[in-house]
Amino acid sequence: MDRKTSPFRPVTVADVARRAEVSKATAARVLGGYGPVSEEVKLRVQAAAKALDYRPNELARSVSTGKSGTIGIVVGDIENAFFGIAVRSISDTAHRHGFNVILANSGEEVEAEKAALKVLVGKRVDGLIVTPADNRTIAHLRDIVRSRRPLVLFDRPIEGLSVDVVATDDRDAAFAATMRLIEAGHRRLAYVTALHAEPPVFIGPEQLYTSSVKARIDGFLAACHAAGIEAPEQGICLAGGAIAGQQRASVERLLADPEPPTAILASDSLVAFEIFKATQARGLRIPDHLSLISFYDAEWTSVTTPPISVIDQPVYDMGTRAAELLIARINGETSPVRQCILPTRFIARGSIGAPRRLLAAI
Amino acid sequence: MDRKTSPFRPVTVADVARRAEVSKATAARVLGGYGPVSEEVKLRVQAAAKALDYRPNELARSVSTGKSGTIGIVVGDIENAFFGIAVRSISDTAHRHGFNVILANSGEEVEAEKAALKVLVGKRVDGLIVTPADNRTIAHLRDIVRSRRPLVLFDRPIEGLSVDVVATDDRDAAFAATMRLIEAGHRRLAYVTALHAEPPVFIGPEQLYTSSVKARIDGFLAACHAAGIEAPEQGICLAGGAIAGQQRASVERLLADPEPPTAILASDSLVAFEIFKATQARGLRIPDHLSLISFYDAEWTSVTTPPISVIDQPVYDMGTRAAELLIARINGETSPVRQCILPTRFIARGSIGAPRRLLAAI
DNA sequence: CTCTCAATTGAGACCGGTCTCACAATACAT
DNA sequence: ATGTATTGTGAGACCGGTCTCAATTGAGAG
Repeated sequence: MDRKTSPFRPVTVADVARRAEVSKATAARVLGGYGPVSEEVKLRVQAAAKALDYRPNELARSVSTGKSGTIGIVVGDIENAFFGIAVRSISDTAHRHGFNVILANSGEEVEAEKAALKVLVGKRVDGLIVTPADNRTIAHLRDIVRSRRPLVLFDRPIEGLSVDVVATDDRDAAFAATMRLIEAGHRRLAYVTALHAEPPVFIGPEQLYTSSVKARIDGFLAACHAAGIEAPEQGICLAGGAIAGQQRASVERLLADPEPPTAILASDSLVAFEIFKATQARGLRIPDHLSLISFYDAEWTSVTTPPISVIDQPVYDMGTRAAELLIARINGETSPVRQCILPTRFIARGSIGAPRRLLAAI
Repeated sequence: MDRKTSPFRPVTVADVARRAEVSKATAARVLGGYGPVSEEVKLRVQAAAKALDYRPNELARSVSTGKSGTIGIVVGDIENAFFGIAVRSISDTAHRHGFNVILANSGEEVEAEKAALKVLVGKRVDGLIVTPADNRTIAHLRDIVRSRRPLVLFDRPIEGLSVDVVATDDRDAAFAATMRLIEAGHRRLAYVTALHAEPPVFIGPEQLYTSSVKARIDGFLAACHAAGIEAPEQGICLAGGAIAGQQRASVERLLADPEPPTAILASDSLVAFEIFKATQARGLRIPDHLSLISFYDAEWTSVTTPPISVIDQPVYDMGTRAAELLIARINGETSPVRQCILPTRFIARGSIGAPRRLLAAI
């Protein structure tokens, strides 16, 4: 510890106190802005602080106050525009309330999520906003709740975990979107999601380890059943994670089927992007050969030909709400657990048409 | 300070020590993994730590070691995919080296940048990666350098500030792209950038407060001059920041000109996006009525009709390099200041054609 | 059977802040 | 003039870690 001898040793309250010829306690009162101080001494200390270019050590402050003024965010993938905006929104709101943000990426891996949580708790964040990667392993989240550290789940509720949530009405949205496809005449529908399964085949809902995915597939299947479509489960495609090429391969396989779907509902904009590119590569025209709806109003969906119909999620609002909820808890609010489910909005664009066979029959 | 009485008081080394029946110093040695400890005591302490669910307080650790294991990032706008990926890449690399990341958004405002820097320095980050918003006011960056805290500028070098930089060959890229437009026969070119100016008219390079913007405009003008184009400065459009509608209005004004440009080079994908949408709204066809090249290979540019030619910037690599450079400095590397200029790659797509009048003449 | 040395261990200072408490100085009431 | 608040200040404990240093122990050497 040669910090004392270094010429670049940061200035401390003690240094300022010495220069202002007051006690450390008094200098701390001025610089920390808490105790009563006379105007004259205040000015003297401030002058000394300025002269020495004093910068408070927030860490030391945090360890003695027990609050860090920081909130931790754990998202699945910052590269995904959905999370990008969420982070932006959370961080805007946090700053507005005087908090900072530490960001961690789980890459949708539970182990990474656990590690990230550990670090954030170690850094004594005042609260956490998490997009849980897997609702089957949540012991680490339970620990957070048990330790009374405020936690808000983002986008993905977890049944049986009593904690604040901000999400969207995934089931309803998927149901309504599927209905639109059915109303357009489609009977061979597919739902493509980024979930990983080995083998990549849908067996049953117990496989769906992300709650939002489950809710959406629920909605999709419910709509199919309501329309009397047989075995809609066969249209569910678990296209795998963001690992290079995995999704693309799944999508290509789907479209290469001798009896390919005539309409697809995509679980997120990345999957939809793969689908769109695959249709282009195969020379398929939307909506003539394939109708497409995607979750999330990504930038690109509005500029393709035709533009893609989407289920718009109010991400920015979601982030703001999550941050506000969290900060309220940090500030001591003790109301019962809240589920904040925001409505989605369907944006109809040119990507929905009648299935080809139907067109031919007319 | 009623922390001691609370039943949720976090477990400390002292608690663990008491339970393991050793001194605080010994427990700390085991938990911190530094001093020599006998195997037997080690196991006892570890068992006690586990039983109590001990979680080290990284803040306390940081204040006594003087290192926080954290690097700070200040970007202009996380919502921008360019920065999104940069953040992702930096954070990946940081984690790989055992560092965490605190994120701050400047919104391209110097004041916010200053504030963010202040907070990050307060939190004693071990190093900083910054995308400076304005190269005219850099006193706060100078302070960082002076205090010997490692700093890497990202994407935007600043002349006269002796500090590590990771950026791209903006001038060359802009020159080459402009040349392509000129070679296609264009003589009325525009360069549209997100810079804000009041009034929004290009007067001279001293106005260009972001170095990358300056370099690109330099390149653009140099190519125009080389081709003997007169008064190319008139084609420079300072379209303003991300404030709602500002860019859109500027772009619409540009296209509504009685003698509109026949080719545009866009400074980033957001501006290009506005331009693309504006052409669609006006019924202009690319590349027949307008040729378009954009900086940055944003997702959407590959799926439009036609797809947009872009200057691809190796963002992920840039982020990785910046993080590695920074971490090397944090670990004590003292080599002279490095400028890491990465090459861009031109991706030719269908958005470049001959100007219309030329076509008509054939 | 001492002596030296290395390996462990504990006591306590320290990091840079906050915060409690006792005390001095002044203001006001009696 | 005396007693009582009120205000400002300093001394020093504390937060939860790290780290220095001296003390204790046992093994091997002479």
